[in-house]
Amino acid sequence: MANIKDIANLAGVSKSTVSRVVSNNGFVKPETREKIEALMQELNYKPNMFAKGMRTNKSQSIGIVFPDLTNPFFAEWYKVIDTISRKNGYLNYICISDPKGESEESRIDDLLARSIDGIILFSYTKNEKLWKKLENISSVTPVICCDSMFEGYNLNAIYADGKEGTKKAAEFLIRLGKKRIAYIKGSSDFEVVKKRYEGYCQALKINNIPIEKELIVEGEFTKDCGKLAAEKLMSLPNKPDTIMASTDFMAIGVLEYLQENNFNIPEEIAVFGFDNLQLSETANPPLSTIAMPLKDMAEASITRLMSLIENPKQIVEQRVFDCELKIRKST
Amino acid sequence: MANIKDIANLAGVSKSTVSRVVSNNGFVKPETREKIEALMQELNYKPNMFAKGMRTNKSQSIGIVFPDLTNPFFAEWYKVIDTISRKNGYLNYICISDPKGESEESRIDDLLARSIDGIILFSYTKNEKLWKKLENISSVTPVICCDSMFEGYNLNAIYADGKEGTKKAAEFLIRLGKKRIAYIKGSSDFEVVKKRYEGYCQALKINNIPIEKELIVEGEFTKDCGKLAAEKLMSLPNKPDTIMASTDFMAIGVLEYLQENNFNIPEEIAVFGFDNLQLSETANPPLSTIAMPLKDMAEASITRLMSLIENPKQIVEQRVFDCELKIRKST
DNA sequence: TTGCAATATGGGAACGTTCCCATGGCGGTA
DNA sequence: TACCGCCATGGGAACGTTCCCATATTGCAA
Repeated sequence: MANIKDIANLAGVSKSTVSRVVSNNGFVKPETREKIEALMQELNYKPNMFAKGMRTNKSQSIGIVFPDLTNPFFAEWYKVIDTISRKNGYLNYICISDPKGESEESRIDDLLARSIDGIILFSYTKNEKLWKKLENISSVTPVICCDSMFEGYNLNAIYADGKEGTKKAAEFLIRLGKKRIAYIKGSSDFEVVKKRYEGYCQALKINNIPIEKELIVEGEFTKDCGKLAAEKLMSLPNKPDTIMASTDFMAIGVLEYLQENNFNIPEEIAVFGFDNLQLSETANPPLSTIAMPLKDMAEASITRLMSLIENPKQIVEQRVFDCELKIRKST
Repeated sequence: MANIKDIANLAGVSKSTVSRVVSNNGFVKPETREKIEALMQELNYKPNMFAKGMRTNKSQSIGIVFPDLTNPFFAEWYKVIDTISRKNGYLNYICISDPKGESEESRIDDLLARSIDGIILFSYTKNEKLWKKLENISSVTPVICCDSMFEGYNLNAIYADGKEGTKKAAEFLIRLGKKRIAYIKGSSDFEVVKKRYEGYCQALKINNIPIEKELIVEGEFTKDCGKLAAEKLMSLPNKPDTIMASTDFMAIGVLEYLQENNFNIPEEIAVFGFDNLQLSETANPPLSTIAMPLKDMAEASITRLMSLIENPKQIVEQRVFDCELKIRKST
């Protein structure tokens, strides 16, 4: 592999001059530059990242921590990151964090040990220790926290307004004439889904509909839990006419239960999800759901990170995006 | 950030001795080692990857090229890679290659410019130029080609026997009593799916069923194409009683068309996919499909790569895995 | 002509490791 | 006592960049 010195010798100049051409900074006579560029081409010169990093302390790499790439939501998000970061000459390390919170911290340590230039993190469970640590890290390596709010912490964050989205959905259902709207909450460890539930409550309150305890079920973010919850709700003496779930996965479980037990969707019982997974579109019947502006958010996350890498002295910013209702056959 | 020199000064030894402790090679008196390790702990010493890489030319990173992470197949595969590579102290760069073949090459160049220690590649279209290049790369950086056979090339590959799998599925259908089995081929640029089609042909031939041209449709790997193909097949004067598709995505399109037009599945028309996507399980009705041993293959890919990084002088190996039928409600 | 700014180039230290080589102490054996 | 081998440590070059500083050359105005 050719290095700067080789090029310099062949071009009859010093390595300083070649370096000036490579990093495109400082004065070089046009003819000299051309000669050097031709040689670099010919020898297929690629700057050595180790040496470069050693001097500049920059790796041209960023690190991303996802809880679960299997969920197309994250995969879609990454697709956007990949194209943009590539355009800027970056390559991305991807780490999968275990759902249990501790691993997130160690994955971040792994990344920092590589001197990555920035971090994009998806973390959903409340973890004050981690957040504090992130604040410290931020002062030397920019961090963007995605799809989760970090209230009270000095962290750059990007997330969707799930409260408002859920509220909109509930009001849509109320206007449709639905009277008994049930809600399947996720575990309250997850800040984002807690907010979604708040939106539900707010919509009912505004419309003078009492919040009935028996219509609120809590569970895990799985299809099976959705199924279980639906079973519970549909065996009530006074059945709901709508089931809202805090995620599409849960809602799909609900649909499955209802289909298996021959309920009439949406006349007898309507279903509403949250996430707009690809799965929701192919569900039976296609699921009405709440969509975040995934691409915009993803773009914002990586653009912001690039900008912070360029110019680290910027004030912390929390960007909130609006959700949109996707009305399909389940309502 | 503390470095070896700092530790050395504090411990009252030379940096050589500290280096011996860090890289755990060479003689160090137990007491000295302990003192140094304590200091490393205390100062939170992390070796500088740039400097290390500069000397050793190893980055402790591997590069992975996927065509599309949105497909849970790849995401699942990556999950396995991530856990195993992490256990071995590696971190993974992930690149998404555009479906059009040229970008794969440039993504590999991107990776090589970072001096990654190994590559795992998913590449489906025939590209002799790329394959030749991969052969060359292999002699210095190990490469594992996944989910695709590279016949006639000296490349480490790991893939499933889709021909045999499809043959098994077709024979299963024949034994069920199906007489007119249609097949939706993918573009023949894709070697793997070409093989699947061959399996279909073989099964029919063995059972003395003529291969009818009107029952073979070709198209893209999308849901919409599956829909279109189904429409075409079901408007034949002499309808098929089964539709096999070369991928689950296509088969799901088929299901959708059939549902929308009130065909009776599977009595009137059965459907068979390939891939065992999560989607296939939640489809309506749940899709019978052919599953590769995804986890085993993924594990094999990363384990082999690690082994080649350790010891590059191993003969090239092509590992073939058997498929398994997943019989669900669509047949 | 002189002087000064702008342009163009070279020399060499520094970044933090690894690894080869040198040196010294110690114990055992001849 | 002399020699050798083993353990323990230190010194310093090397890896390929960047970047500061020094020097050389040019162009132009005074």
